[in-house]
Amino acid sequence: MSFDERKKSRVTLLDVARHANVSRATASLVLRKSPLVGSETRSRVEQAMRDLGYVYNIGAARLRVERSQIIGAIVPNLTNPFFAELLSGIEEVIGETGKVVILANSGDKVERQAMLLQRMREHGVDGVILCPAARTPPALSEEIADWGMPVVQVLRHISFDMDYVGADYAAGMRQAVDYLASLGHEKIAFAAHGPVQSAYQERVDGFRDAMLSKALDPGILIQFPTQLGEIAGATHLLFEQETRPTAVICFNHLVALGLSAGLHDCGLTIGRDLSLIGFDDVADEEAIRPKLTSVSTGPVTIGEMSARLLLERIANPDLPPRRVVNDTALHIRQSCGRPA
Amino acid sequence: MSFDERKKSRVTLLDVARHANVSRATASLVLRKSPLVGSETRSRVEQAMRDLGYVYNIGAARLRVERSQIIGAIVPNLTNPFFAELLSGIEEVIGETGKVVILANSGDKVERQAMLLQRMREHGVDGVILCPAARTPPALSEEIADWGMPVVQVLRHISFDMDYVGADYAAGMRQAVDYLASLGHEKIAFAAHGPVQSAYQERVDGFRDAMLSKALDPGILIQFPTQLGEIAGATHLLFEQETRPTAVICFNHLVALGLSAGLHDCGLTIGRDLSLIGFDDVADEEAIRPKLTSVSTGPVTIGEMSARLLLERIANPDLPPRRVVNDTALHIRQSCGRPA
DNA sequence: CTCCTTACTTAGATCGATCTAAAATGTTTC
DNA sequence: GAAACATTTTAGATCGATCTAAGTAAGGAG
Repeated sequence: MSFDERKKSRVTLLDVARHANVSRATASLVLRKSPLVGSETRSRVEQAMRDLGYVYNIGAARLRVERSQIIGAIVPNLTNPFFAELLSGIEEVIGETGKVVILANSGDKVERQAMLLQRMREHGVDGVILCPAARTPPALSEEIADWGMPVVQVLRHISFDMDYVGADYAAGMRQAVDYLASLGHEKIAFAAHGPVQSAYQERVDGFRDAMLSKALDPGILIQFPTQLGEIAGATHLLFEQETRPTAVICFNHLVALGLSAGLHDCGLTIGRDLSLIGFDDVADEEAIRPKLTSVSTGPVTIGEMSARLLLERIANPDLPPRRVVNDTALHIRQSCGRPA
Repeated sequence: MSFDERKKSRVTLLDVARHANVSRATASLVLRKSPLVGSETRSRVEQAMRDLGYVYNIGAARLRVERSQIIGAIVPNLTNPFFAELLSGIEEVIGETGKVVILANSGDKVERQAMLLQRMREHGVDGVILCPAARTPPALSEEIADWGMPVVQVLRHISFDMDYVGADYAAGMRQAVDYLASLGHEKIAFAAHGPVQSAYQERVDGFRDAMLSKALDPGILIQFPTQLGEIAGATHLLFEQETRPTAVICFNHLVALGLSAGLHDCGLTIGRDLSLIGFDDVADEEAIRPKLTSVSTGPVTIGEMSARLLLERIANPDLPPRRVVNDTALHIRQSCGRPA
């Protein structure tokens, strides 16, 4: 029994079966907790597994069964804490089901994203949670449909033929604009940044619509640099507009962090000289002073919801495509006041 | 040829071979870019792959070859941007080699970490980059050695029988203490946080040694709450010590962010009323004002180095264990001044 | 014309699990 | 005691690649 075993190669189910004096098939049934095996046999096999230090080989199993227990997640930028929180939600929910998450960073590059999707197909992932890179052609959704690969779009969308989970950015903008308007602001700027994609567009459109519905001019739209480190230095852009804004709504938490620092550098007091509203409400915004009034989109929750949606999609591929939009909430803190 | 194919099942290498009028073996050689196949045959097979939309099945291949092309990464806390940057470095290097990263969050729990390691073994990962959870028993390293699984410890270590990549925390502490001492500070506090683990210990010890070598009292060691949101509110702890510090060195960027906010809330001016030094120099520290003087440990670089070390270890399992320690650098900005 | 290279090509075993269909065993019924 | 039935167990095919060892064809040397 213990002669030629444990040479150095992996312990296989056949080894376990032999050690327990049953067939490979029976050992396999024990593994899968089938009610078919007798309790005496079951415990004998389980003991054998423990004795030999057996490790289940998912890869081998997957060859027969059409389930790899692997989920892919593709995000445009890993170092952005917003996506880190998103991933944390995804990993949490996927991990609970015993599956595993393959992580990949597209760097917001369409070709790189294509390569990553290909790589994930080769690994036989059961599905992918994708935050599509900017400028992803909508045709990608048809390609993915052809592949028969379950995919949930998260935060951004390229087509509503695929599931989508995001936040109600337009509603968030309305909350921000309404609040500033209620304080008496009329000259409100939108501080944008990053490449154009659906979430960008929805925020910009949401801002414009909200402004128009208050009969305000939505014309002050300023593009800030992509890198956090450069945003503060570009703060002066705010004061080079035709009409000087009394309040600023930020595209996301990076812009909020950057402008908060930049305004301080200009010797301005946030909330008195200029009102500032953040977006996304990521944890590290908590460290800004004065405390930042901010629209929260709940990245962790969105991650969790996208994971759940993907699991449902995998279980039931014929469901019609769904669209889940998380509510936003305005957290009023200290960065806004009446216009000077 | 195109009769019974594409039923709905996956296109296999055998399909490709038939379509190109060669054997499965030849098709496999083409796949692996073997120089053995004639160029005419090669292009015929490649054309067939394109025609049929063939997707390589790594899972099947791995059954024969002992390589899954999957690397595991286990970190204690995904939402901490420090670990997000680390992961970004890991993913970058691993991704370049065509491999893929499985991500997992131990939540700093030893049992959860054990479960994740087990899951990764079942997935047949080629190796794991592990930031060990606090209180991980050193015996884990023997267990891992028994498994024959290549593992690199990152940031924290439980045993030097396994490879380790980290930063020279003690040197970083020395840089911080020396700098503050050169400004005339004598009452320097260390603001700690989080559970005790090797990196914690090295920082605390480094602080103590650096203080002693300057003939200063290293006794002011304060433990702050784990959650970023609660640190600011605990700032008062700084002023409840027997001797009131004139400068504070932070355990990591979270403490720095929290105290920076908390000191502001107390009406104190950083750099004038109290000097503050951060640790880790994560990107979001850039948004703090006054700009934070900080010791950088370079998480992205550490991630990259750990990935490279793991790849080398996989290629050559018999190498003696190595220890790679990244240099730290003190970035002098605006958060320190002479003691009041 | 045979033998030896060189350059390709391939049949069939193999990796470690699952699944199907059938066999073995034990129990009850008539 | 045979038939019918329920309960366990199993042999052998299978998933999709790789690998070994052997085969074929063409060209060159003798």
